[in-house]
Amino acid sequence: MSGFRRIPEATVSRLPLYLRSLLEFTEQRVTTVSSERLATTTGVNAAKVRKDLSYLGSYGTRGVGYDVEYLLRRIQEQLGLDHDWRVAIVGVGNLGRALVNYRGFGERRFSVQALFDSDMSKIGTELNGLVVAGTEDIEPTVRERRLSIGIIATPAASAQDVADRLVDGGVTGILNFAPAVISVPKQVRVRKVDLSIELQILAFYVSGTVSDEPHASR
Amino acid sequence: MSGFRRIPEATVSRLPLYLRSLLEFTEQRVTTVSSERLATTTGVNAAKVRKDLSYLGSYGTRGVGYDVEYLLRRIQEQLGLDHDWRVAIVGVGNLGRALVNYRGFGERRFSVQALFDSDMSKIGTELNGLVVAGTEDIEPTVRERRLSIGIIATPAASAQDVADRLVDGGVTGILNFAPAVISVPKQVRVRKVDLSIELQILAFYVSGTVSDEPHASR
DNA sequence: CTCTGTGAAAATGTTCACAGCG
DNA sequence: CGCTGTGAACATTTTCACAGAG
Repeated sequence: MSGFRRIPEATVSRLPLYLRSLLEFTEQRVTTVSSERLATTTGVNAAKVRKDLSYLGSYGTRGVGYDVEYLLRRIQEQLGLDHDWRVAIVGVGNLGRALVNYRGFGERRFSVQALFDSDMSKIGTELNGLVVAGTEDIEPTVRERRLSIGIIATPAASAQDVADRLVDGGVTGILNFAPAVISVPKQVRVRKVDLSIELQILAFYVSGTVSDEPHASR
Repeated sequence: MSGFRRIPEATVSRLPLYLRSLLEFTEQRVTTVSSERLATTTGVNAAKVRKDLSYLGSYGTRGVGYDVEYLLRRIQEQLGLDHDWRVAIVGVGNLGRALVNYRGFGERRFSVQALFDSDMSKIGTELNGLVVAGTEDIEPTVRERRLSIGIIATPAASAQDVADRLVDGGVTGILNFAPAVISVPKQVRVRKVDLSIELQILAFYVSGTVSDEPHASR
């Protein structure tokens, strides 16, 4: 079965997981993989793996499994990782600097092309071969250098202003690490990551002493 | 009124959002807040806010709203943030260092008490008043200092070894930033954060919204 | 005989809409 | 009145279980 299908959100959020495992299998020269195997390496259960992959089309072979190389290609395609993404990072404090140096981005197809900060003492300094510019340069730079994704790693107070500048410059996606809700035109996609929220959620489940959900055994 | 607390996962993951807004309202000396107001400050819709809060008990006043101070207390209680959490961070590379200095943790009740790394050149150095120890010290230190949460900010390859040591030392929760699936006894809770996965998910949605090619090279 | 693909059932999560409390 | 609390409708996601392709 093929054709265009709407891939459920829950499935989309797991595709990068499968992708990572498939890359590992490629390195290990594994050419074929079963849903069961993919399940153990990703921590997702096998039925879910099959259901997820079925949304991309019927790419498996019954009695055998999935062709690693082929499936890898299909997922990269779906995620839009068959071409590079030019990224701007705003805020080069602790987190911003970590992101600039994060190998995980470059390993995929994300290329950090510009850095911005409002702190005069940081403007003009060099990080990983990039000179930090002032936030007033965001809009023109994003436009001229055709950056399509902006990462906000500033304090909450400046997040909206930064988002506005990124949007004015023409980004179509924003990854927001600032603990603040930002509003953008609906054609711009925003994803939020909040490190302290994750810890708080963890605290809830750890407090709960008794748990029922099976996690993983060893 | 609530029976006994089986708070849905989806609700739990939004409690920290409400908490943050309530803290802001407290600072602004706002004493009462409606679900509508909480909705706009958190980006969650009002019906959902009410439903979520109803799982904690009927703490609102009809015709008025919620008492900020009181609701704040109840949510902190639920999240287990009415006492301090002693945290260990393993891996003081870019991300680890950012986490050590991250104000968002301390502002809540998370206190980073120990740092570990396997890199000899980092062991013995001081970061934020803490001396970095070797990973072989994880188990005894976690045990002696009664640390209950471990944050893994190492490369994927060492994540399982680190997790084992943390578990042996007695942590009950792990926040894993390494791009790897780790397995732990079921009484230990794990949450995963993967920065590059978030960017990939964003890429999917941004790819979908193209009218013409997104700003991307090649 | 193995492992995918998928309907159908079950579980979870979201939204609606309004009764009823303050 | 205004705004919460909540059943009930709706939507999405997960899990089950097995037909059928290779």
